[in-house]
Amino acid sequence: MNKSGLLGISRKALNVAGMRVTNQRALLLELIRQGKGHLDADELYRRAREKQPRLSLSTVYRTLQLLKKLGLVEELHFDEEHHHYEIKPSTEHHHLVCVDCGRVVEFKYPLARLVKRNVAEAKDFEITGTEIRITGSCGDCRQGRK
Amino acid sequence: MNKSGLLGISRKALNVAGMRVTNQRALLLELIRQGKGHLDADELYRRAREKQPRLSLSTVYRTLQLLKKLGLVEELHFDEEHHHYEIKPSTEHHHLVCVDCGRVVEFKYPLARLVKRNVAEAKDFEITGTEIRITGSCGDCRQGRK
DNA sequence: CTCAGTGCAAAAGCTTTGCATAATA
DNA sequence: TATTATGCAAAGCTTTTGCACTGAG
Repeated sequence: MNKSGLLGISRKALNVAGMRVTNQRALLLELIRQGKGHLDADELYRRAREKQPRLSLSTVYRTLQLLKKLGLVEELHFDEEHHHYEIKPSTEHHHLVCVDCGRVVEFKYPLARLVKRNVAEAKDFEITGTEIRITGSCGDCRQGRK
Repeated sequence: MNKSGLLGISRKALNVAGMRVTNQRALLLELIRQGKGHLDADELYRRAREKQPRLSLSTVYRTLQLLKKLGLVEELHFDEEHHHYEIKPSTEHHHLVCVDCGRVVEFKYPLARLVKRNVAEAKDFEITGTEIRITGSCGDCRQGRK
């Protein structure tokens, strides 16, 4: 197994954060990275069990909380029910969510930076995260028939 | 009771939407309006029962879904757990959420319109809602001590 | 009079927690 | 070896759903 290969980067990230490096955490971090923001806790759990069948859902949740707190992953709110997670992205992008089919379209737009500068200053606010969430209907759903 | 007074506006809104005007719906709409975006389902339920003790939580949820679908109210995501609701505002504003004290600061910024024009067109997306959610620490919390 | 809307109770998620066991540093 | 993290199972919340009854149109 390529434990020291694929998981190397994640292990380093965990060490830097000063937390114990368990196989579960390394795997989860790696999966989140691969998932590119389209994983919720359950999907993450399912994928993780392919590699580590004994890994528990509790561990998934506990790990997500920890990584969130450490600022390594970001929690997104695509739909009302599930949270999705992604490695904190360096390139700013946001999401269009179709309320009919649930499809999520990413788009890049240098918006957050702008808001950060203007609003944060005016309100004496130190920004740690920006999420722009736009909902509506995608072309397919509008045409298909609602 | 000032049913035809205070609730007049809400009743009209319901009629326009072509749905049956029940006392429950009129009351909930009115409360959401008064709540100014700081009500979650449970708080709404509690307040509603002060006026209509027999009103059920199911009705609150069903009504919120309906009003959302009709575009009369908007669902906000201040924290991870609860959704908050507000009458769809005509003037575009968004929220700064302090992760330490939970304070919510509103700010106006003509951003959504910009995004709508640029992104929506490019992606063939019909926008119904835009939410910008910025998290961070407010001045008080940063100074006070974390 | 009809059918949409409601209340109630039960079910269905998703997420958290307690405790004994296993694994890291 | 001393803790910290994990797994399992159970509990906790929020939200949804089925069904018979009520009330708006």
